[in-house]
Amino acid sequence: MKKSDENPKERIFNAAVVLFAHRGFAGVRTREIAEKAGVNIAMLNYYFGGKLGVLRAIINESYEKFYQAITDVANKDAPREERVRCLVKNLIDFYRSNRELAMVGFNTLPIDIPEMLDLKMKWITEYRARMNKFFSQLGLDIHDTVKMSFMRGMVCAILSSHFNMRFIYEHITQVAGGSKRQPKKTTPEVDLKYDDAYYKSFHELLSTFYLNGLNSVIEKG
Amino acid sequence: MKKSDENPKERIFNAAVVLFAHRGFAGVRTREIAEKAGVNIAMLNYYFGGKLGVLRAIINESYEKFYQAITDVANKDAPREERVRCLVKNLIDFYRSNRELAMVGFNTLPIDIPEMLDLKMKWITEYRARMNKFFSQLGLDIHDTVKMSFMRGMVCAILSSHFNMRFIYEHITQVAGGSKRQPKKTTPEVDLKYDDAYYKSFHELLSTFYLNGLNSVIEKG
Amino acid sequence: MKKSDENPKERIFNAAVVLFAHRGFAGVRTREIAEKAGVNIAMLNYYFGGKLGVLRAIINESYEKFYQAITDVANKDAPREERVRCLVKNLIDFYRSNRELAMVGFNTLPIDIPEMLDLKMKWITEYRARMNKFFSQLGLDIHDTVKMSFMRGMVCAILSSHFNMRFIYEHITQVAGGSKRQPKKTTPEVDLKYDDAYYKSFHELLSTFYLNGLNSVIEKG
Amino acid sequence: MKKSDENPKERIFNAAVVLFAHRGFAGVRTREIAEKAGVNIAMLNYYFGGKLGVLRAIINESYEKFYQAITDVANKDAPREERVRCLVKNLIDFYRSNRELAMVGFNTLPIDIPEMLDLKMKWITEYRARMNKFFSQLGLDIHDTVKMSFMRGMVCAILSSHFNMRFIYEHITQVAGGSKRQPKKTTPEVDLKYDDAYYKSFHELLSTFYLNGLNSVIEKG
DNA sequence: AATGAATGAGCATTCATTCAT
DNA sequence: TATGAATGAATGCTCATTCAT
Repeated sequence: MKKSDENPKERIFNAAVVLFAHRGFAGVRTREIAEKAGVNIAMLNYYFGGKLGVLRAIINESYEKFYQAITDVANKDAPREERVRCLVKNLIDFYRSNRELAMVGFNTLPIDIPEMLDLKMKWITEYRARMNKFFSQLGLDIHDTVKMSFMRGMVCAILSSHFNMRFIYEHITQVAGGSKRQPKKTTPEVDLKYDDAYYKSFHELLSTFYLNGLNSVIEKG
Repeated sequence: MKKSDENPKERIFNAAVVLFAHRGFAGVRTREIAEKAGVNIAMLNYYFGGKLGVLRAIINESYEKFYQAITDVANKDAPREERVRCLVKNLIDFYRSNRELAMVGFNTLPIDIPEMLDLKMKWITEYRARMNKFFSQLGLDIHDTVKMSFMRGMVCAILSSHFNMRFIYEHITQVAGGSKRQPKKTTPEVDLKYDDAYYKSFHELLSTFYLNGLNSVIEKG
Repeated sequence: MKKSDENPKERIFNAAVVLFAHRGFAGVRTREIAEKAGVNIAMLNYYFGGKLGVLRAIINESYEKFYQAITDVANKDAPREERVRCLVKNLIDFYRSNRELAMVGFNTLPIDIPEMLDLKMKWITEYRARMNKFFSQLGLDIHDTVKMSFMRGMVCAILSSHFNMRFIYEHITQVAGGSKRQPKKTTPEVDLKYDDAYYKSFHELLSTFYLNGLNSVIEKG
Repeated sequence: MKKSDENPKERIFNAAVVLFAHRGFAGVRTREIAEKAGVNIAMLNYYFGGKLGVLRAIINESYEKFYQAITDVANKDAPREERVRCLVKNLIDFYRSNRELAMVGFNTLPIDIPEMLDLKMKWITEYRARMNKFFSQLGLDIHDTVKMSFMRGMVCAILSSHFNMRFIYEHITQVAGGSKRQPKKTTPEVDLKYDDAYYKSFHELLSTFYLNGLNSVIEKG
C-alpha cells in the first residue's frame, strides 16, 4: 500500500507494530503485514527470518526506547518533586511517541518459546534494577521489598493503563466506524481530545497524585 | 484431561479462560480447549456455538463480576477514606479470585467483529457511569472531565497493572521452568510471595497512596 | 478422483505409492496425493501425520512383503538348485505384484532424517542376516565375507535392476504418450510384452544363469 | 564454500552432482547448490539456464562416460572370456570413478518434461544397440529377443545394483553419524573396505559368475 | 449428548527465478 | 561476470467447524 520513503525493512517493522498492537501477534497474518508494508511476503522472511523475528525486533526496540525514557530522570541530587515530575514527563513523552510500539512490546502475551521468554525476562530484570536504584535515591528503604515492589509497579501502571485504555477505546470507536452509533452519554461528559493541552493537565495531575502518594507511602511505617 | 465434577460446559469455559489468559484468543486452538476440558471438540460448538461464543461468555462473566466488585463500596454517606478503602479491598479481592478471568475479559484485544466491539463498548460505558457517580459522591466535580477521567482510570490502572505484571512474571518463570536460571539479583530483594499477608500490606499501601493522591487532586485547582 | 471401495487411508497409501514411484518423494506434492486418492488434503495429516508418515508406512510395508518373499525358500535340506529356483520365483512374484511399492521402498533416496535412516538401516541389517543364513546353508563359507557380500548383493541386484529398467522404460513411453514417436529400431527387435509367458522364460534364464554363476563362485578358490 | 581451482561453472556442476545423488533432483534447492559451489545463486541460471539445465548437463555427461566404458571391450575377435572380463573391468572402473555422476544420470526419476524424457530415451536406445551388437558377436542369437534382453539387462544390473547398495549404505552410516550405533552384527562379518584389493576380488568373482551364467544361457535351448 | 471422520479455507514459509546495479 | 534484493507461485500443514452416526 504505502511505499513511503522508508526502506522495505523499516516498512515491514512499522506495519507489524501497528497490526500486532491492534490484533495481537497470533491474530495477524504475515500476508497482511506484507500488504500493509507494500512489500512481497517473502521479504518478511528475508529480512526478519519469519513472523517471530519481527516480534523479536519490536520487543527489543520497545524496551530499549523505554529504558532511555527512565534513564534520564534529572540530576540524582535534585529534589524529590523535580525527579518525579521529570520521570512522569519522560514516560508520558515516551508513550505518546511510541503508542503502538509500547503496546506490542509490553502487552504481547509471552509466546511460549524459550528464546522469547528469556528476552522478556532480561528486560524485566533490568527494569527492576533501575527502578530500585531510582526509589532508593528518593529515600525509599531498599530493603523494604514490599514497598519497593509497590512503587516500582506504580510507575508504569498508571501510564501503561491510561494508554492501554485510551488505545482500546479509540480502537473500538475507529474500527466500529460508521456502523457504530455514539455510545449513549450517561453523564454530561464530552469526548476528550488527547492533545498537548490534555497531556499538560495530565502531567500536572499525575505528578501531583503520584508525589503525594509516594510521600505518604515513604512516611508511613 | 481433567474430568472433574463440573459439567462439560463449565469445563470448556474454565479451560478456555486459562488458555486465553496465557496465549491470547487467536493463539489458542479449539482442539486444545477441548483436550484440556476433556471433552470432544464438537461439544465446544454444541454448547457455545464456536470459539467466539466461548470468548463472549468469558467477557460477559468477567465484567459482571467486576461490576459486582465496584457496586458495593460502602454506604454513600460514609467518609471518603472508608469508601476508598472499601473500593480498593473489593478490587483486590476480585482480582485475586478471578485472575485469569480478568486477564481475558479486560486484555483480549478487541476482535474486529462488530458484535464483540459492541459488547466491550457496552461494558466500558457502564463502567464510566458508575465511577463518575462514585467520584462525584466523593466530592470531585462531575463537570471537570479531565480530572474525572484521570481518577476513573487510576482506579483499575493500579490494580490491573499489578496483576498484569504479576501474571506475566509468573507465566514466564513457570513456563520457562527448569531451563531458566533465576534472574540475577542486582538488589537485596527476595522473591515476593503473593499471599494473604502480602495483600494486606498491599491494601494498606494502595489505600494510603490512592487516598493521598486523590485528596491532592481534589484540592488542587 | 477414484473413490473405489477402499477406505480413505488405503486410498491415500496407494495413491502415494504410485506417485512416489514415478516422481520421487520430494517431487510429489501432498495435494496431488490427496487428489489422486479422492480425499481432502487434511486427511493425509489426519491418518499419517504428514507426507513423511506416508513414506514411513510405505517403506515398512515394502520391506515386510520383501522379507516374506525371501523367507519361504523351500525346505532347508532341499538340493541347491531347488532352493535357488524357489528364491528366484518368490522374488519374481514379489516384484511383479508389488512393482511400485518396491520402487518406493528400495529406491527412495534416504531422507536425511534420523528416524528414516534408522528405518532403512534396520531393514538392511535384517536382509543381510537372512541372506547370510541362506547362502551358508547352500555351502558358501560364512567367513568368506567378500563372496558372501557378493552373492548377497547379486540376489536382488538382478531382479531390482530388471524391474527398475522396465519401470523406467514403461514410464518414459507412457508419460511421453502421443507426443513421443516410437524409438527408432536399430535392431530387429520387437517390444517385449512382460506377461506370464515372458516371466516363465525369465525365471528359467535367471535360475540357470544364477545357479551356474553361484556354482562357479562356490567352487572357485 | 569450497573455492577450489575449478571455474564457477564446473564448481556448480560438481556440487549439483553430489547433492542430486544424495537427495534426488527435487529434493535439492538451488540455493544449496550455489552455496556448496561457493557462487551466487544467479550464476546457476546464468551458466545453465536453471536447475533443469544443470540436470541435463549431468545426464549427458554420465551417459557419455558410460558409453565410452562399454565401447572399448577388446578386439571383437578376442575370445569370449577376454571380452567379458574386459567389459566387466571397464564398467567397474567407470562406476568407481564416477559414482555420484552415475547415480544421478541413471537413477534420477524421469522428470515429466518431454525434453528430459527424449534425452533418456535417446541414451537407452543407443545402449540397446551397442549391447545387442556385443552379445551377437559373442554368439547370442540376435533374434532371440528374450535372451538378448535378459543378458543386456544383466550387464549393468549387477554393477549398478552393487554401487547403488554401497552408496545407500555409506550414505546412511555417514549421515546418521555419531548418533547411530553400529548395526548389531548377527554374523561374524567385518565391514568391508571398498579398496583396490576388494575390487580385484570383485572383478574376479563377477567375471567368473557372469561368464558361467552367460555360457549356460547361450548353450541352453 | 457425544463421537471421530471429514471439509475447505487459510496459515507461515520456501521455492526457482529475475532484475537492477 | 557477479551480486543480493525482489518476486509470486507454490508447499506442507493447520484451523474452526460440520456431519453422519
